[in-house]
Order: sequence, then C-alpha cells, then structure tokens
Amino acid sequence: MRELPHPPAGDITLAQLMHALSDPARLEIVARLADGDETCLPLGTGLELHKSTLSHHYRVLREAGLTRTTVDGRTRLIRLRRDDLDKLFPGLLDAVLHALTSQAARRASAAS
Amino acid sequence: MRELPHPPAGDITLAQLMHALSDPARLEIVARLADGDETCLPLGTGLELHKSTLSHHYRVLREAGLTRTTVDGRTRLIRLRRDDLDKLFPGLLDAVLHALTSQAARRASAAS
DNA sequence: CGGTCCGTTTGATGATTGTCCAACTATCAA
DNA sequence: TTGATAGTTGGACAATCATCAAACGGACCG
Repeated sequence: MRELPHPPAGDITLAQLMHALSDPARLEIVARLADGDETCLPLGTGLELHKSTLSHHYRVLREAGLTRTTVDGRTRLIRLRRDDLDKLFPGLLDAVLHALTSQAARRASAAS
Repeated sequence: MRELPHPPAGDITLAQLMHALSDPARLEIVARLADGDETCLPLGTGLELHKSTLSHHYRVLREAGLTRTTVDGRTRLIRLRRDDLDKLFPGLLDAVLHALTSQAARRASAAS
C-alpha cells in the first residue's frame, strides 16, 4: 500500500485549496469523497470526462492538500485529508461540504 | 449612493466563490474587508499592483457575489456580502476569514 | 472653465488551465 | 506469455486569467 507524494500539512495554502475547489468537476469529486473513500474509476462515473482529465483533477486535489491517495494494486484509494485540514483550517472543509449539499438541493428544487 | 450591478443571491455558486478566493491578492483584499468597509484605494495599499489590476480584482469579487459595492462621489465603498453568504453557505465565510488570519499568523511565526 | 483625483474600460501579453488523444507503466488473470 | 485492466504522462489546443499601460469618465476644487 504505497503512497503517492503529498504536500506536508504545513505547505498547504488557502489559495491553492480554493483553486482546487474552483472547478465544478473537482467539486463533484469532493462531494462524492465526503461519503467515504473511493477509487478513481467510480469517482468519475457520470462526469463524462476522459480518464486522463480525471487523473489531472485527482492530482490537482492531491497537490493542493485536499486528498490523500494510496496505491493498492492497480487501483488508487482517494480520501479527504480531513485530519490535516481540520487542524489547519477548522470548519472550512465542513462548510464547503455543507455548501455543496445545500447547493445541490437548491439546484434540484430549481429544476422546473 | 448608487449601486454597482451585483448578482442576485440565488445566482451565487460555490465554484465561482472558490475561484474568486483562489488568488492571493484577492484573499488579502477579503482579509482587509473583514475588518470593516473600505474604499478601493486603501484596500490596495501595499499590494503593489496597478490600479487597473486592482479594479479587475474588485470586479471578480463583486461578480462572484463576495462583495457589494456602492458608489459614493468618486470613491467606491466595498463591503462583504455577509448576510447573503451566511444565508447561502452558513459558516463558509467565517471559516475562510478565520483561515486567513490563522494562516497569516503561521506565516509570521515561520519567518525566521 | 481647467485641473486633479478615483476608479473603470479596453486592448495586449504571457502564463495557466481544462480537455482530449495517444502512448506508456504497472498490476492482475488466463 | 499474452491480454486485459487502472491509471499516469506528454503533447496539443482553445479558453481563461493576472498583469500592465493608456485612454477614458465622472466628481470635486480652484
């Protein structure tokens, strides 16, 4: 269970975090990660993006410090870096996740 | 006291908000706004950016729904849209502002 | 009116980005 | 070993972005 390279917690910056969260596809990925660990392929289902594009998004999230990725055979396991993020920026991740669900609910009810 | 055009609260999206917050200069502006309303000129002091660049950042913040701008004579008054943002995404703005101050403190103590 | 001040708008430019495709690596299975 | 599967890497391309410079507009002051 090797690990992909991740930035140390001290190197995580708010600006990079915000940039990683500024793309709709990455926000959708983060929303799915909030429900538990996932591997790359199921994470991308329904996003209609090329697998290399998904891989790119995974790297952006990882290098921003939002996710941690472990290699398991030929699949990767991606999970949110809740511990580090909660320590560095308390309440931020929770607020973002809550914003994601409430925004999804708002959009669903606005679908006339 | 005219008002510049702002997006209605319902049109504010998390992705646009995150994008507006993904630039260090804009984060610094937001941090300064947290202490109270400000006009454009003092907001840019020390940022060493051209005034047109600052104007660009003000517009990005405004169009993302982060700030509200009123025209007062030949100056503009910019303030955070706390009410709308707190209603739409509870805790998000507070978490960002807290992250900004704690990150600034961490950087200051890391300045060897 | 003429000048000054605050900020916006309009290019222009170089850098970054999101996306796809094709080729590649590494793992697992037959 | 051969083939299939999971994901990464590099290149290419159009779009977006941050920045500056120069011109503009409106507001205030003589």
